[in-house]
Amino acid sequence: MKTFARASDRQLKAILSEITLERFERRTTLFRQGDPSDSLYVLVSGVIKLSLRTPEGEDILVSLISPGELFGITSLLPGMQRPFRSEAFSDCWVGRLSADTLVSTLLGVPFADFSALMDGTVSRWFGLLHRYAHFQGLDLQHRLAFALLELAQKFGAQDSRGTLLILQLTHEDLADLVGASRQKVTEHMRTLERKALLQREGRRLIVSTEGLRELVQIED
Amino acid sequence: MKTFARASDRQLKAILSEITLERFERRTTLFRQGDPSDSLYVLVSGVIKLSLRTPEGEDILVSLISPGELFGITSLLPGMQRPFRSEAFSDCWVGRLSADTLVSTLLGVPFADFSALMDGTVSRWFGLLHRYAHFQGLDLQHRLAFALLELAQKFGAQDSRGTLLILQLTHEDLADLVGASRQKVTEHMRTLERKALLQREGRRLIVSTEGLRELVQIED
DNA sequence: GCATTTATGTCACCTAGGTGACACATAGAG
DNA sequence: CTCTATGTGTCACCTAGGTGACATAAATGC
Repeated sequence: MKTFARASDRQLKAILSEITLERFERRTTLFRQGDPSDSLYVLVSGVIKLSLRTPEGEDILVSLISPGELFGITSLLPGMQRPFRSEAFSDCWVGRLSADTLVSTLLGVPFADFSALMDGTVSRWFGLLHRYAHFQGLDLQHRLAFALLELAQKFGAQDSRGTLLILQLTHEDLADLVGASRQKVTEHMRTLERKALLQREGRRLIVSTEGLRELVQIED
Repeated sequence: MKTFARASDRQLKAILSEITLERFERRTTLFRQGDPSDSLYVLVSGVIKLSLRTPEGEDILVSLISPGELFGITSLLPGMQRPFRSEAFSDCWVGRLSADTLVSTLLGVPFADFSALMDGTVSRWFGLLHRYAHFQGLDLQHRLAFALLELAQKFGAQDSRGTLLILQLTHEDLADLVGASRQKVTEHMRTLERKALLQREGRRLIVSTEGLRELVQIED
């Protein structure tokens, strides 16, 4: 396990002493989406399944974990909730420890410092991963709505008529972003306009975040 | 910028002195897919686009970066190549620094130690992100092939007839993994069988990694 | 061993969305 | 101010893949 490749014997011993072993029968769940991300897990034997339940009731299998892997990694980020559900895909032995112990033992650095650094760098990737996973099995209309909300949050300026995107996006760009063809994006943008969730000022967009959020059912 | 929220004045000064400012005109590229990931970037002004070019020639827009964000984060992982292409979406000012400087200044820890820890934890998420991004605009056949290759790598055991998956996967599981319906997965699995890229022994799968890799054109 | 789940295989049908092909609008460049 | 690029709007058409509805086969419990 390369995580520990550079660890000294003393460090390893310290970490091992903090790990508590637990048994999970096939199909039992270790944690649910939305739980607080307090601890970090090491899979000792068996297979763990990470998945996501969409509001529509679809199941998305994000990843299968094999023995030796660390998982529940969001515990390394400050104040995160578990983005995925984790359940035993087969009977498992799992080690659990606090992210704090791991980091402070391995690096000798306060967890909060480490965590802050992670937050500014890696956490954005989680967002992306989450988005892509969510996109699975959403139709274009909803993917577009999500994308616009995301853009509004990142590049939006408040305006009397809604949130103004300070960004010259072509429909082609949007198409590349949501994985669709340019033509269909055009069509859906028009229907969003007709629904008054969106207006245009030249080539700038003004979106109604409330409206979009409603369209998407605040599922986020 | 929360990355630096906990940094002392002295640390900030040290980091700032190591940052080199660069100007990028709209549409110029900062780095390409496959380049070595040596440095880390901070966007000062403008917008940066991260994208992925599929072998089929499609463009996938992975993310748009707004001012204040750090990007080129793979430089925090050991020996990674850039997974995405980065180009200026508008005229930009960008700060560049070495990941090593940032980490050792902010945490006071050897970069290699930090990097090793990241490797065992966070790097897997990159893999997932990469997979999902790639999946955009692949048809089911190819998504399945990719998924099987991934599984073979993680859960495969060498066998005289190919790589044996030590995993009881139902078609439903595969469907959840590749974002498709159970029925279509069944159909495509049969055609893979017919193409001899796949055989079954009861409910266990034996895949031909060479065959699948060829189907997918070693694009990986 | 039989009965009940749970998985697989295969249909026929339907729809979201891809594709090509235009006409029109707009915006920079000269 | 005009010419050319690049973006937008809208068609008609086609196909991958979703859905429901079965039949069969394999596990699992009792």
